[in-house]
Amino acid sequence: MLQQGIDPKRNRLLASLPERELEALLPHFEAVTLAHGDHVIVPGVPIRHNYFPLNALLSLVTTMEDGAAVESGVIGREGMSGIPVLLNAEQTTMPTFTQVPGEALKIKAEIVKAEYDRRGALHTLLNRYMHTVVVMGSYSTACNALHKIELRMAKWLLLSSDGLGAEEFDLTHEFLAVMLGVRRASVSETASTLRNEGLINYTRGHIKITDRLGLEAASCECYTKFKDEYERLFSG
Amino acid sequence: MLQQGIDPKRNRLLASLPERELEALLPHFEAVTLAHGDHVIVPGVPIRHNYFPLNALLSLVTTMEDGAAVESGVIGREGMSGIPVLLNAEQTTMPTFTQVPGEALKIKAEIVKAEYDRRGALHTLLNRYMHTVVVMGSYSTACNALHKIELRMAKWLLLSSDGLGAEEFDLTHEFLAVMLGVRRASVSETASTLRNEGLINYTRGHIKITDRLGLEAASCECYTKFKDEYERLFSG
DNA sequence: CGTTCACAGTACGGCAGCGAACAGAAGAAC
DNA sequence: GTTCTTCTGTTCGCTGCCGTACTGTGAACG
Repeated sequence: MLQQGIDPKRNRLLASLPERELEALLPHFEAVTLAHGDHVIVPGVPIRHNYFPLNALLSLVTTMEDGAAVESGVIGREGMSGIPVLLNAEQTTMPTFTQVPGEALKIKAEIVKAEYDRRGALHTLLNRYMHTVVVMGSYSTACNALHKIELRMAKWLLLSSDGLGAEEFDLTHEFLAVMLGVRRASVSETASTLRNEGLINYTRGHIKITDRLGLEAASCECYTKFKDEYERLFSG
Repeated sequence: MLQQGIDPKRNRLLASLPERELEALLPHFEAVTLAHGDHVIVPGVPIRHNYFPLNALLSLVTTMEDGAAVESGVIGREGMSGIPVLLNAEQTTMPTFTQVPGEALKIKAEIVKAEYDRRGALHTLLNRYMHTVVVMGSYSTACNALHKIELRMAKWLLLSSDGLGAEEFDLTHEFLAVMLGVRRASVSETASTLRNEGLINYTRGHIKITDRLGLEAASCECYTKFKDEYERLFSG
């Protein structure tokens, strides 16, 4: 049973479930604290659990043979890890790990799958979530091909902030560089620019959004697109 | 009923279905010839039909507000258009249109959905197909961020060739530029390089792979990754 | 309290790809 | 055939980002 003081509705997917269905799941949840770098999915290892972040942020990262890497997806309080288990794929090729530490609800994959297969509200919700994931993947593909670093960085910070439900969080330039698929030096330069514009502030390993509207203006249209997708997901 | 002379098994998804299930679907198929640019999905318009390409190639293209565009997915004989209908999304934001003309099997979306919901072989197959689509989307995201034009172009030509089941097809530099999200001039330069290396040949609006192995060597690792994903999909 | 280390600032040459433009050449239309 | 359109070849300056490398600094730890 879930520990006291943990509110599962901090996860927006769970918050969207009808009370009954949520209660049916509650006994199976375990609240866990994820540290930076903790893997919840390891390539080639069967996925045994799904995670619903409460205030942690998970990253899906694609790594090339030469070691170059880019984030290809992010899972915050609006999402759930382990989509492949819904799609008859017990494992996958990309790792999912904790980008920003925090809490998440852990649950056995077979329980989620069974409930999903019952075709209740969770079925519809996760289907729409998967659709959102696909759409966002398409935008990311385009965004990476077309948009400049500064725009993408602003977008990334905003999305992470939304996914975390916080205006500041721990993050180094080094890791942000991996997320964006650029050099660490490029991140330092760009971050410095954004700071000079008064949009963000940061110190060693910690970053804070100081002017959210300004940052939105400095980001690419993709941020709004992403946000609209999520609103659609949770509005109907 | 399906016209004579049309072999539905040219589509690899359909070919993977057990005889019985395929036969149940056959009466509902209509063979259509798709011309370049024909839209099978229009943003904001409910998706009424799914298409299984036989020797046509469909493209999913993401377009930005300033008109810049990139291909974010491709559907050949290994796939099916209209995934959103399986995910409780009756419409989507990205168009799907014919990139390389040819034939496809058209079928009412509610029939596919109903058969999918029966949880027979089609259910499993399309689930795994969706998983493949998600994985490939992730690779595309990374590929666009990290790889140079020449590599991506080689990859695109090989994938298209596979999707079509042909070593040559109609395609202008202009359209290839949209697919890759680069200038038309960049395509001309890169294509010229590949031609000088003896890997491809082309004339106005027509392109031919002349040295497949060489082209594979000139492409990024993503091509092999994509191909492996498909093999996994169809191997069992 | 000084050493160490992780993180951030900055610099420099190099080049891939961009934007814009113009010219030639193969087909299509007349 | 002659015109018109579409497709391809190519050039020029420009800039964003890279690879690499060195320096500076806050924080943790001995």
